[in-house]
Amino acid sequence: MTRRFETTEIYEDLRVKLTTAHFAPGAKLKPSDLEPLYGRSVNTLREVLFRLSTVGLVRFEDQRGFRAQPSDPQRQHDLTSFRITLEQVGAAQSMRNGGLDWEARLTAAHYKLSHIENRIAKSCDISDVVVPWCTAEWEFHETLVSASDSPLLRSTFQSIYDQFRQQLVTKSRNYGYFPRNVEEHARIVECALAGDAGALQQAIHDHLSRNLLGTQPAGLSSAI
Amino acid sequence: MTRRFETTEIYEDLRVKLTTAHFAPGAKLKPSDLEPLYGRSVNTLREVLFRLSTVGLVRFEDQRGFRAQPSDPQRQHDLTSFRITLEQVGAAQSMRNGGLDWEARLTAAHYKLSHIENRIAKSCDISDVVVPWCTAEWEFHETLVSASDSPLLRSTFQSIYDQFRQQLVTKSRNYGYFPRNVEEHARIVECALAGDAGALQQAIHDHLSRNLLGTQPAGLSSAI
DNA sequence: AAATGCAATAATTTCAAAATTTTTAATATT
DNA sequence: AATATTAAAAATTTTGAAATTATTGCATTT
Repeated sequence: MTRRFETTEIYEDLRVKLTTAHFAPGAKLKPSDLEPLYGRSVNTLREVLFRLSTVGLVRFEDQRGFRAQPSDPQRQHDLTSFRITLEQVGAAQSMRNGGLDWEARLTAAHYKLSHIENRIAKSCDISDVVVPWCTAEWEFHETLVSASDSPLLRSTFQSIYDQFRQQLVTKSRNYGYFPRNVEEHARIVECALAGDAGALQQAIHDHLSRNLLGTQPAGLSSAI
Repeated sequence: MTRRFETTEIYEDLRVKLTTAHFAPGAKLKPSDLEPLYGRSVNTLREVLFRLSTVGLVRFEDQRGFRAQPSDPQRQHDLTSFRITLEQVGAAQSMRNGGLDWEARLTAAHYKLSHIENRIAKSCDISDVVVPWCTAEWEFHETLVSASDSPLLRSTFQSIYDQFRQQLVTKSRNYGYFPRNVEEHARIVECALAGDAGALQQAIHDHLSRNLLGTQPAGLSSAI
């Protein structure tokens, strides 16, 4: 017999599943299917799904219920473009406001991320460290914008980052890992610590631009 | 006996009320209080409130329910700052992408808005035209960013604009109307039609900066 | 007067079932 | 084989009540 999950546990479990390709893009999320898994009624599950829709991980339509967000090149372009905008603004504000503390936190976050990414580079296999890598990736980018004095920008950035990752994290795409990440992350930190605003903007753009439409050379994909 | 409203009607009615100071900032939104008004059960009303929380007009807390967003100087600063960012980026993208069609639509929107604002200036009384003025104000700013190719940026802008207006629209603040609006809106259009990106960014900033902390001269308030 | 404890009340969350709407499958017709 | 119709099944939404949790008010103690 299924145990009963608390609604906060259900939320977190679904959030993780929605950002790790557990559901196919556009998949129906039927409360009646989730009921046996979580031991709660369809109404309670609807409420959880509504909460997930507040951060954009789920799409709701009147009389048709809930779906995982669809995945298509236009949406990915849009998410990438908007993420670049938010990250550039947040990083610029952080660089102005953050001081030594921010630089230290960014250095630490990058140290952790690069350690994992170098290990991946050596073993040529991400599957054993997907979860710590995803965590370190988020922490790095989150720290980059953390000294922005705009809570709204930071929370919107988190939502867009999650949706971006939701698009990218599939087995067929090596979970969004890409060998050039190592040098691109290093470049971002270099520019940030040098206080070079223009170069930082460019480094952020260069890091993400492979996910924009119209920029990929023929024959290349996001992950090999 | 109260008639029963459709959930979409309830959503729209509450959305309008939340952006026209019908509820005090931070006011509890108890489904049991709304039940007699809309003739629906508390569960249905909870669902509507969750939908309103997806666009940031309502704040939800576990075990404590729903509230109108609070109002304080920091939050208003944050909303203003983020709105400036989104509007500047959206306007820049629109100027690049929009062509004559966009310029025509912006001109038309401005014509309508300035007509109403000039009438307000003459009568010195906004109360009779609050609703058409609010509509025209939204349409003007929405058109400004409408040729952005980022649906995410546009939908986020709408949400932030609504929350911004939610903060600003109070009787004590003349519904957010300010006499310099007339010239500031004109300036925005002038810069947009001139294709002057830098000046457009500045004009947008100048239009909204009175709502930022630390910029108001002593003794001045947002609305007189 | 202030602090504490606790019962009562209020509010929120969850439920199983009913009502409503959409989707699917079967059948008939062309 | 394709299309249209319709009934059945499936899915979603809504309900009123029960269960759970938070808040309030009152009594007692210091």
